[in-house]
Amino acid sequence: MPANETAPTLDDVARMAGVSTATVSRCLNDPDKLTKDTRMRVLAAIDKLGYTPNFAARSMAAKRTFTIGAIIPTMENAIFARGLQAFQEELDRRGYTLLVSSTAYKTDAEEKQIRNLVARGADGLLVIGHDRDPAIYDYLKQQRVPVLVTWSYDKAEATPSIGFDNRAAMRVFAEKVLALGHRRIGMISSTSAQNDRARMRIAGVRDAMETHGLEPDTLDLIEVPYTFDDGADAFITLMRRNPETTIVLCGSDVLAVGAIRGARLMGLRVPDDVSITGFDDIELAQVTSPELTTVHVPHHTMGQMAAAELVAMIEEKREGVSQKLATTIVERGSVAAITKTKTGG
Amino acid sequence: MPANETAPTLDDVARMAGVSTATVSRCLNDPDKLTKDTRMRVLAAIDKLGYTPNFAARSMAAKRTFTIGAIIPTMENAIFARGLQAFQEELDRRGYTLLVSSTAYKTDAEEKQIRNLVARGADGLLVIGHDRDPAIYDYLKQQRVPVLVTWSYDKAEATPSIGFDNRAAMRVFAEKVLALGHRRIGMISSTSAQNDRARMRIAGVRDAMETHGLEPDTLDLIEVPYTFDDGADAFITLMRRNPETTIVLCGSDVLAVGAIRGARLMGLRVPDDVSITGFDDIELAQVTSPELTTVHVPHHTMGQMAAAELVAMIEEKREGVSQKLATTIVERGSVAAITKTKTGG
DNA sequence: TTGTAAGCGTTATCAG
DNA sequence: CTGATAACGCTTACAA
Repeated sequence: MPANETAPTLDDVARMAGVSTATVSRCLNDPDKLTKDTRMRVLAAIDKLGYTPNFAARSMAAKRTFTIGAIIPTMENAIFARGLQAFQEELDRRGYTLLVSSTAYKTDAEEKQIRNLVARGADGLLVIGHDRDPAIYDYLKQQRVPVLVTWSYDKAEATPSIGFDNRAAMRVFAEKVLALGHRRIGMISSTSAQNDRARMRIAGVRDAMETHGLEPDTLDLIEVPYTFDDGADAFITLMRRNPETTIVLCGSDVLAVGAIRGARLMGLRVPDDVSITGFDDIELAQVTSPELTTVHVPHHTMGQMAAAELVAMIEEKREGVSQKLATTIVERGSVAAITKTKTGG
Repeated sequence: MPANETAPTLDDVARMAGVSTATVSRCLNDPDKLTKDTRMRVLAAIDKLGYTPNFAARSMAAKRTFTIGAIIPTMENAIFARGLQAFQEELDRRGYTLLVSSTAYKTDAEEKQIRNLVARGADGLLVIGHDRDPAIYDYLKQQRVPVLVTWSYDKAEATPSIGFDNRAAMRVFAEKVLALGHRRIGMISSTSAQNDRARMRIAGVRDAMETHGLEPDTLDLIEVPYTFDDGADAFITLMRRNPETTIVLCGSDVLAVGAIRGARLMGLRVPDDVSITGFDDIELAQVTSPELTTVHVPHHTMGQMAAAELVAMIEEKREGVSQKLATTIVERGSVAAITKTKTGG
């Protein structure tokens, strides 16, 4: 009975199979280069020993890890879950492993995490949105690590992105809402500093207001973090200081669900007393009552395309090419049309 | 302008600082062993070069990665988010990094993921629940990788666990419900095969029924995956085949929220027409209307204690010691008492 | 087709 | 306190 059992190495396999370590290595990485016979022998040894290649040694020798890092703002809610899931599945299909890291929306934590992923040998990086210290992009360029931005599309940016036009998406949505007669508009957004997605969505609402002859500054905006509670609190604050508000546009479904809860706490009926909208169209949008009218984001396609593009950037050693995806409006029941002027109380 | 810039190494730093690589290494791992003067010189070089230690090389040489792997059933909903967040924070505090991997509830994918984490040099592993192929535990023991089970506590199991008694928690909860007069009980559970938590919760309900003189077999049970939609569908199936059901106990908040949606789709009022309960007490439990009566799980404490214990197992090279945490019942509004016999329609 | 051997970037032991 | 130098486990020219 071996008292000091330790993980078997290439060497052990080689010895057992009666071949050199190079052959075992080839058997793993380039099986076709071996005789069927030796291949079988090696495979048998591997199996018998329960050998698993040592990742660190492998990546050090090959200078490749087949690992891709993703940094997301939060894992706490499902906003990024579906897209990331699709990203991961596509990566898997292409032989890559995903390493996720979340910043908890602390933008200054991002740099540290990025360096960590690079130190761990990530072959490429996926990040959410464009906004970040330029030094980070410089560092990545110097390290020759490809980056792809997602959840946002902006051809003006230097970093390639696969996502959607947050501003246009929100503008179209807001225009539809305005066409329904709403004039007293409130908005709950995630903190917009260091968050181009949030900023663009706000800008989109203002664009629409302007188009409809409303002064963009009359938008009653409140910025908060990203939880249900934040949404509920913000909603209450908003309605208290501006009771004649007829609709509250939220920067995300999570905030919107929170807002609906806030309305319930205040005894307001949605959408009879006040309309509420979301953004993202995550599963959650369908569990509230009423269900959420929101902007549908093509999470799955986005994740899949991002994976394909990032892998291509790595393997073909080329610049990434940006892609703009379309969003759609999903009407569900949290929005009512305005027929006559409503007076606050 | 350096045309072929590549990541700086220990060697580069050493050269620039005019010291040996050993000194640079010490500066990173054992700064006190250096003169203040040399330390400053090295630090300056590190800073100037923007040096980051290579993870693979480091873990190969040190045979330690300060990385801990966690395998969770899903990232798609928030069930594990809070606990994992706390786990991660505590790990961080102790100088470890967390690597998460999700199986999407495909239990046969778990072994592959575990091997992967081990190959990546995880110093320890956190897994959810006890149920898995014994071969996995053997493998881990042979590889000398400490494992800790969480989300479940069972002193009868060989693997140490920090969690709660799923069966007892559910029994106590069900007893309370029965005391309210409910006799026609339905239950929606996650698939219980390979999932001791789900199985124990079901058993807990049956225990309570027995105590109250009900035949445990009359429990109308339906097992489904884990999404909102699964919960909604299951609820509808349940109520159709057994319209006189007065309460539906769900194995998780996610399923319960789905069930509430199912009730809404069927035009049933909760809790007037039918009561619905959850399990976990995640944030979601407070966004539905009515809010969910559920079993509160001490996610945060659990994650924190698990991190502390696992790190101790690694650093002190000792067996883990199990801990049972308490759960509590949170009454919110989705449960009503039964006053008279209700007849299905 | 297979083997030999030189790295890959650290850490750690042992001298000095 | 600091410096050589031998691992660590694998990949990959280069030879045979």
